[in-house]
Amino acid sequence: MELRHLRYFVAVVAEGHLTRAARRIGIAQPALTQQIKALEAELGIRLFDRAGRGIVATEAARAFAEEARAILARVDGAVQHARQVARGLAGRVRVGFTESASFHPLVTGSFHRFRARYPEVRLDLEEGDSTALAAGLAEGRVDAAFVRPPLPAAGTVRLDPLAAEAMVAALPVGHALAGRESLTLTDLAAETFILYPRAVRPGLADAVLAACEAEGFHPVVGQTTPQLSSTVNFVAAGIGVSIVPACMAEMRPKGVRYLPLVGPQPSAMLGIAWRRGEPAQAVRNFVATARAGRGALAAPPP
Amino acid sequence: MELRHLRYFVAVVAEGHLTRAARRIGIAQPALTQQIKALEAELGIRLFDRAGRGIVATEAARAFAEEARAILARVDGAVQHARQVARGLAGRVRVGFTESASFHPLVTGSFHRFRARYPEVRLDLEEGDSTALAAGLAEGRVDAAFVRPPLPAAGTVRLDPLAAEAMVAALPVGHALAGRESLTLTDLAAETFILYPRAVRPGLADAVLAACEAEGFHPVVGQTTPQLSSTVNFVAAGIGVSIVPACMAEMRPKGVRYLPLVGPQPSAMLGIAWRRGEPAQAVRNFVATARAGRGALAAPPP
DNA sequence: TAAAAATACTCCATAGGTATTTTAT
DNA sequence: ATAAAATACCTATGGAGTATTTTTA
Repeated sequence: MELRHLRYFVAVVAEGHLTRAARRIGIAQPALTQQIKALEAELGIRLFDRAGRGIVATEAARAFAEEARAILARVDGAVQHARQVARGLAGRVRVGFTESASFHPLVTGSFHRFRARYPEVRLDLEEGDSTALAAGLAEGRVDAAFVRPPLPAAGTVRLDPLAAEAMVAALPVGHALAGRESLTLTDLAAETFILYPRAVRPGLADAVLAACEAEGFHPVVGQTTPQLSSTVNFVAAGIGVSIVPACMAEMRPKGVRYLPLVGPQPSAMLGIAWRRGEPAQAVRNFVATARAGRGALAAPPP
Repeated sequence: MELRHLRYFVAVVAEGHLTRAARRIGIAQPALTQQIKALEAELGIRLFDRAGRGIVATEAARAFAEEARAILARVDGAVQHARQVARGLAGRVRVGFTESASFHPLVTGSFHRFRARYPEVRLDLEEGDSTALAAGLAEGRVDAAFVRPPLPAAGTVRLDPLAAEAMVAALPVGHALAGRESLTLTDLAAETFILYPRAVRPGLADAVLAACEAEGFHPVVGQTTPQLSSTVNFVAAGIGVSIVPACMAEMRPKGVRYLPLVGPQPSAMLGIAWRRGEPAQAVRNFVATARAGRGALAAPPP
């Protein structure tokens, strides 16, 4: 059986008349008679009662016609949808992001703009550390990811920096320095730091450590925690101080004060990563949307 | 586009390999290449990335393949269902019945047996008087009907009697005759009758009137009501006596006593009606089921 | 008798086959 | 060097056309 049979059959049921149906389809009547007969033979059932003058659909034919119409409509729909997917106007994009990125306006802005422009594309969001996200990209579990560079080298994954974000000092409210307007990095040389393990957050941890080294001191790390949110909570508990991306200041638990850093300081890079030569248009559209946001917020407010 | 394209395409996506897919389908590889190319041309999108060695389905292809599989499955399902309908194992039968018939065990038994044997056939039930049901049959609104013969003559409607049912007298409990074991028709000659209009219930009304005439009296009709249930209620209210089909004794409101009739008496026929030459197998099956119940309960219990 | 469907036949478009080339691993 | 897909070309099945017959309202 072919779709042709269904198309012809539906036309015949609709017209209730072979000659008229043939005219509508645009073929000759005997050709239509043949195709209908072939369909009946394949189904092994009579579809029409021939009354010499005109034909009448059987009960089975009426049931089959209903399904046939639905099937033809579904074929149309599938074609439309496939075309949409090909143009990146439908489908799904799996986007990963690191914890700190989830607070960044470039990231949330990308989600908003993409959803507004491609409402038929589903965004499957997933939080993870940069290392896991890079692996996810390479293995095809993730299509695009907001990460903190650098990523573990992987030829297939491409990374585009979106912004260099200032970092701020996080101090317990009771701390001696907490009353100041701003700090330099060396002001913190004697403090106990709460940092994140290098294994999962190489980008941020290295930026902080390198900046301290450049100022001539090794920070004392009293505690490491994998989550930035718990880092801030440890600071609130008075266990130490930390340096976090400026956008983290959105998260403002009781007992923490954020102070801008002046002078030499670490900077947190934010980047978007995707597979080089990604064929899915929806993914390319997402990456383009994210990159289009660049510039706009490149420099954090002073 | 034809189902052939979908079948081939699904096979290629499943195998991820043109040569292997061609072998599975049972055609040569170049023929398959051509058909896939034709499909791509018709959809206007690339379905596979050619890497020289092997092919990879695009995002759009994966989306389309999912739909294609569903469509092919649905085609199969539609064929199966049409065959079931043709054999009367699926579909719908619209069955009408008169009020009195709905109490008759031949009728309820038919419904039970049919449902047990043809669980995939929906029974659409509809109550109506014999006149309306006969019209419904002729106009195709009803497929089969349990009625009280005779029906208004209509060449296309056939009727088969199922049972001759005894009728019983219905008296108010306080009535002088209500204490008797049984009655003859002439015992009721002086009573006021509650009957049903001849226009809607010609079968029952005529049977009662004719039997009375045969016994030499014209019954005094004090009240006519279109519903048998209200007839019985009027009897309960002491407004008169009536004669109803024995199966109506199932309906037993306070204040009514049913007495068997001995000697010459009316008899209520029960029949099944359907369109002569009905093509729908499910309807034929229903009528056959109803007729098969005949004999069994032909004579009402004494 | 007229209108509709079926039959008889003819034709050609195209699905599918074989042989071969191209391409990437 | 080899496996897979693409290309070139051929074949023949069957979809569709024209002419005609059959059937019944």
